Amino acid sequence: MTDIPSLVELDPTQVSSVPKAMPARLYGLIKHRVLTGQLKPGVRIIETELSAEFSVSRTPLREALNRLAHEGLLVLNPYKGYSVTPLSIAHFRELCELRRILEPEAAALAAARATAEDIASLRAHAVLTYTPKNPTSYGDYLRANGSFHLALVRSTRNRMLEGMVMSALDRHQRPCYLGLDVGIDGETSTQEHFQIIAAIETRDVETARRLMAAHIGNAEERICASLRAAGYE
Amino acid sequence: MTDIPSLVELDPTQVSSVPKAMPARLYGLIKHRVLTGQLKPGVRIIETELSAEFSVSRTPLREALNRLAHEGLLVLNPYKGYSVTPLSIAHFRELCELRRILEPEAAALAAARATAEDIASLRAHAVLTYTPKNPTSYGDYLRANGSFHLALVRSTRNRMLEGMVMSALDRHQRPCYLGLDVGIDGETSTQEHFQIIAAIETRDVETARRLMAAHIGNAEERICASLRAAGYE
DNA sequence: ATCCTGAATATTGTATACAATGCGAATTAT
DNA sequence: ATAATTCGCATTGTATACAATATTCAGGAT
Repeated sequence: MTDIPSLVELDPTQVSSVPKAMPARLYGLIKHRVLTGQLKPGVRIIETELSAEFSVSRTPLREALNRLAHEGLLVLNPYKGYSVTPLSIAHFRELCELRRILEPEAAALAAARATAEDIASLRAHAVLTYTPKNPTSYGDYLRANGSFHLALVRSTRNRMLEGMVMSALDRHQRPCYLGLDVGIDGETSTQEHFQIIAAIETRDVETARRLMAAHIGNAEERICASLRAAGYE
Repeated sequence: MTDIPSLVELDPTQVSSVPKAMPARLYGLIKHRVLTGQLKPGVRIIETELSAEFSVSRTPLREALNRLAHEGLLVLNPYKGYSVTPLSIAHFRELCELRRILEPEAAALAAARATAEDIASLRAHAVLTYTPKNPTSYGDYLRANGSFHLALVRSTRNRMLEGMVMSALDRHQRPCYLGLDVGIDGETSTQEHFQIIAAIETRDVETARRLMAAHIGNAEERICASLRAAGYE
């Protein structure tokens, strides 16, 4: 698809790779707010407010909102405007089912195709550190996790698959920010990442597929539990 | 994702379900032209031409173009405008790989979840007729085929998966129109469809998955051959 | 003749103005 | 007092005007 900023590149405090095209920049800024929960599910978007805040006209802003809607982060009601897509456990499970379709197969393809550079990149992004008391640490954790999964799908050399996984990862991130009490366990996830890398390195297609499915399933259950605890249904 | 017209609903000559929102209508009209090859790969889109032809301003038109670009049917170069996404056999194979990831799993889920109504709907869309001399027959064939695959993914009850398969099916359709000499065999495809339905009906998850993968693979080889014959690489 | 240069033109990107629709508050009738 | 209705305002949808950038073609230098 059209190259879209995702995950790592999304923190607006990080100056890295700010798109020069205005709609793309606005897209990234607003996407960040939606994913981090700064713009909460169900909230209506007033175009003039945002356009004033960013000092642009509604024209490029609407282009950005349009893309976000197409990606499923916003919904558009005719003559009522955009609002942040509501979040439910059912929708989250749907999303996880999608990831369990895409990413295990991506892992299998990676096991067949990954180069030495790819595997090095995977290692570089596999470690997840999380220090409970630090508030920024949680965001770092999520971004690092996204980077690993993104590096993995990149090594499949299928850009369309890459785009779909990216989109799914982004939407997966939002519940993590909202259901704050997720029992994060960096140790376990890191271990699972390295097991997947090992399978890819030994070209063990079947094991890579199986491990990735389990990895996603584990996260799903943890996150759903914390969403329930946070009152979502 | 946001509900998007696809395949069956796309023929502008059929009055059925014309969206009242202008951008959505334009989206459908232009998409139809791209998919049918009326707008050929690589050609540049001049906004004023289209806006004049449809008697609308550039504003809603650009919104439609924006969506098409996000979906991968158009590409946008800054200050150079939109153009129809080029087509290559490599890209088509990438797309087929994506379908072979999504749809066999969709068939497996359908085997687990399809209701009696779902299966009836599958049967209603399974038959593909093709009378070689009739030019409109080919479009009908393609739409009918899309309807079957769409009905199948709908019975998974996963809207996100449905959206992705829909997008993949649409893009799959374009090469079919361009590489015209595709050795269409309605008989064989129809038979394969009914075999898949049988597997779903008997809840044979594994067979449904396998048959769908083979079904997509068969189409891939036929179409790639005819693309090569048409000079694409 | 060819290649470079540059002005004129065409096209996209953005801002603003206007039209259409939805929402709410005030007002009136019961 | 309450409910319904209408008027006014807020917001989105569309059209147009303007700015920024690219493309093209003419003209001249080598």
